[in-house]
Amino acid sequence: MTPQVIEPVSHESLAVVLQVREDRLCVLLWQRAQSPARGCWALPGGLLAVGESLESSIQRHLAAKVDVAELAHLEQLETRSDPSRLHGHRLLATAYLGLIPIDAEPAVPDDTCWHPVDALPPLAFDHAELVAAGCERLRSKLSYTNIGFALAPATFTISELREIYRAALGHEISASNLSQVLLRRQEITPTGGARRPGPAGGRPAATYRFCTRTLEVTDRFAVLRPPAPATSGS
Amino acid sequence: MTPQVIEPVSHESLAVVLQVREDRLCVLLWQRAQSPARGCWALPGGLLAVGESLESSIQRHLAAKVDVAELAHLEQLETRSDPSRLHGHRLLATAYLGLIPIDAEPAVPDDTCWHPVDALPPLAFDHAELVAAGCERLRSKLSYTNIGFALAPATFTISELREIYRAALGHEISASNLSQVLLRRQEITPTGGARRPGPAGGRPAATYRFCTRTLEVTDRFAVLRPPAPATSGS
DNA sequence: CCAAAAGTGTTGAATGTACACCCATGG
DNA sequence: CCATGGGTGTACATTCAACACTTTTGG
Repeated sequence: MTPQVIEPVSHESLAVVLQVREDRLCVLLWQRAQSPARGCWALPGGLLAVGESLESSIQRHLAAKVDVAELAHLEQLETRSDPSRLHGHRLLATAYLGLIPIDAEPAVPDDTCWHPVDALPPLAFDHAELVAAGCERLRSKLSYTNIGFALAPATFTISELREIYRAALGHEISASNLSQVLLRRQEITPTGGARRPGPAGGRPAATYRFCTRTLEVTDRFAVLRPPAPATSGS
Repeated sequence: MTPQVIEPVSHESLAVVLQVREDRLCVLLWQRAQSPARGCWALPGGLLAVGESLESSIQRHLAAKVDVAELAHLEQLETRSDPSRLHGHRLLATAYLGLIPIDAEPAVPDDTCWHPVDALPPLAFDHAELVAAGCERLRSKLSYTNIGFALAPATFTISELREIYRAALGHEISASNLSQVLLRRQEITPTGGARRPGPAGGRPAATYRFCTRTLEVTDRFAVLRPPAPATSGS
């Protein structure tokens, strides 16, 4: 309709990196030392380089903040393009969701630290919305995929897994129901091993592991599923 | 790690526009008259202009192909950034999913027409994957949101709605179960009116409409839901 | 032998599919 | 009065939350 100049535009990748720390879901943020938004906290990321995909870009920039080998899962969230998202500066941003297992303890630079998602400091630009979108994506996928593998250690007890789910979902979870659901869906399986009880005693806890450590949908088509195939007798 | 030149890059918006036509889910495609991918079919879209958001961009480009007022729903799908997605040309693409109600009959240019998604011609670049992603998004959301409103006319009988769901999902749906589910979820409501029976007779069909025509999640948290609040025994 | 932690089983509610049955209309 | 399409109700299966009960350890 209205004639408009067409020209290339700068593009950045950002990451909402989540990890459960001290029973709370936390996001990795760094504090801006320079204008704009000086002093505000921001998501890690940076500009897209020539010949680079967005996924490579976010991995490259994340490497400056954490050991990307610790990333158990990475998926694209959404792309923001509001011309005013950076107060007049023109910059598109594609956000990713990254997950780090609870037992990883990546070293981070001085300007970077973890913040509980339910007690965030003032965030730069539209980063607060992106954190919210990342948490929402994680919470949804916890209920219909095996994405818990990306927050959990290699082996764990049901109690430990329950702490992780509780922190990520933000509400209580029954340990017995959790194991029932995840076992029936064949997301987790017993390792055969057990954990020694604590000083207060108690029955030793069996250890489990996720059957696969890549994303799988375990509850597809809750409703409006295809009709059952005629059960061939015999 | 590896030092790389950073510079702006061109960006396009693309749309997977879906409509049920003659009982089949169809996607809007136009045929490329010029190289590259000459003769191949492609998704509508075009380059992002200065000072424009991606959402504005896709609406502007779509306006050249269809009446955007017919679009009942538009949402972002994903952003593709593989440097080789255009055979060496560097161009990012953000894809959108657009839905058009069955009773809209938008005029389209000569180079543009509707193709059933289960019988696609050769598509340019990565457009086939984007069509698949759009269909998958639609099918998933049909089972846990009210997104059917964007494919259905303002009022409809259960039989008509069943045809739409069947075409979109790609499998049979029972009319009685469909109405049961959608009524219980309060997605649809009877209008009070009825449709005259056809020449073969039959009971007049009651007409319904969607309660709201904006996207709402109607089946959130199939599992791992928060504990029931203590019922305050009044 | 008792408290604490873990695991198992049962119950009841909700949801969904399949299917039988009843209703209204045109010929 | 019967065929045809539309609508309602019931039976059954599955899934899940809630909770009681049992098991295994440390003191």
